[in-house]
Amino acid sequence: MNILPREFYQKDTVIVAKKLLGKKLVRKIGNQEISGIITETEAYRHNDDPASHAFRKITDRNKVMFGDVGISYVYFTYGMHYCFNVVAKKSKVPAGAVLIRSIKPDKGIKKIQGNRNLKDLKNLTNGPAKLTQALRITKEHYGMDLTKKSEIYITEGNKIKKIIESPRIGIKNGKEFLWNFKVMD
DNA sequence: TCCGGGATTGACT
DNA sequence: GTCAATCCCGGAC
Repeated sequence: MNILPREFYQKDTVIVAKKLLGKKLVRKIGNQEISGIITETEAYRHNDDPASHAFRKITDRNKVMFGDVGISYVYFTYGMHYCFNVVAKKSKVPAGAVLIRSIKPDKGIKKIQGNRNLKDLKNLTNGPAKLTQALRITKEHYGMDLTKKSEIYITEGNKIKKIIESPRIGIKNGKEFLWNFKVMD
């Protein structure tokens, strides 16, 4: 499968969030590959989006959101969880990223079950902090180039039938934007 | 400096 | 349905 090129991410964050559905997230640990098909995403933009980490200004945490597209943005939250994003925005916009909320296990399911200490396929990777645990993604993967074949990258994948648009999960402000995207089962 | 709360999860009632 | 876990960030002071 071909890795998605830099240009893929150089579009409006909302467009990229939709286009990432069905693509394949690959994690290489040593010489073993584990992967999942992206099934849910959310778009977080710049100063037009009060729910975005990049709403106010550039900081130490959010600085990659203001940099090159196709780069990973991993942040730590609730004292115990990591969430995984990809920087995406059109060239005129200063910041933006797509949160990967859910994947369907693809390759290395046994390894994923081990990482999660759980067997149940349904609950293995169906949440933003579940999939980072499943793929062993941590703050060490902050700022990685996802367009290169290294520890983490994203490739082409399946065609999507239909996209369901909803308000984003777990936010206070910006609920009016339908920027949560899911594939229909 | 300090302190409130978070793009969540899983265990328990 | 309710709630604790747990630590880092960022805005306020």
